[in-house]
Amino acid sequence: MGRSPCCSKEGLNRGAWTSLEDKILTAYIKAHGEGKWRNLPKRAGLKRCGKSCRLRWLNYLRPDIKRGNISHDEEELIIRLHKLLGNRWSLIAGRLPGRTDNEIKNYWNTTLRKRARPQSSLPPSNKSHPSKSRVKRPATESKTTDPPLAAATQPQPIRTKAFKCTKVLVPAALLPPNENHLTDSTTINSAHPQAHQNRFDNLKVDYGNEELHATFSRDANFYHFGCDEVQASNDDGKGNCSYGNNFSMVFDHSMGLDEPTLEDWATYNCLEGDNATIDLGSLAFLLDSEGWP
DNA sequence: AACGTAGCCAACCGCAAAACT
DNA sequence: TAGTTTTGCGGTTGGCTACGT
Repeated sequence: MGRSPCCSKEGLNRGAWTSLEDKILTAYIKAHGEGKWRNLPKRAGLKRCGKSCRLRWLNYLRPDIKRGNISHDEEELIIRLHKLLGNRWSLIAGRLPGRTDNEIKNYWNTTLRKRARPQSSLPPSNKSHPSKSRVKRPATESKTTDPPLAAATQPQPIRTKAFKCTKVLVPAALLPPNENHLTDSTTINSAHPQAHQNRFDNLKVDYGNEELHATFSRDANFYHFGCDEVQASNDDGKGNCSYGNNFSMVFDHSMGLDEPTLEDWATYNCLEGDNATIDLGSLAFLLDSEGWP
């Protein structure tokens, strides 16, 4: 498939952005909005390629970016999400408001990777120059070309590339009246998670490819987990289980089919009020599970 | 003070999928 | 439907800084 470079590289600025360039880009985007990155530099009068402008805006200039130290809670969330999602930084960043995928990726590679590494597999600390260790990272660890930690921490392979599933076919019985049966974002409300689980058994999904199908089949426990956990946590010991009346499961197709449970904790268990403050402690039931992939 | 090394992070690169024609 | 363009993503690089010798 032919593909032209995003822009001619001749005569373009590279490297660090100047404050003037930042101002120009910010002003242009405020006036015209995001998008059309390819033409943006020319229209804005910047000697940069569109990709560079996009990156600068997304990772640095956006007004909603939260800068500064990553809190302990954020750290824990990153670790847990990485355990779940692998190196799908954009997806992880999507759950950390104000943080960018690049920032999280950098933070992981520089700070968190060693923490997530199982103790038993930690390399001996700085054999050659113990005194030179700067605490943050073992000296024996290469800067950028480590084998993916995911391989060491993931019980099973994780797709490192995000993929999109654009079509999900939901049986009519699952949808409220007048609901479109072919939808990009379908919310299923159920007063009873067990019924909800059974409904998933009948859920027809347009996987799009065999790999995804296989993955989904393999990850079937992923769906069941949330339900089981809810059931366990609400069992009154007499065989009766109570559930909220608004158990909600949202498919996030851009994250692949192993996402409903993630969304579960967001919609069902972890978000409170309009500001949707995340109760990190409530994630533990999901992420500390032995059966978690 | 000079040098070497490691850590941090902004920016770049190439690829793949989505969107468009 | 096929070809092309645009967008978004993850991996990688390289400059700057802090620290140790």
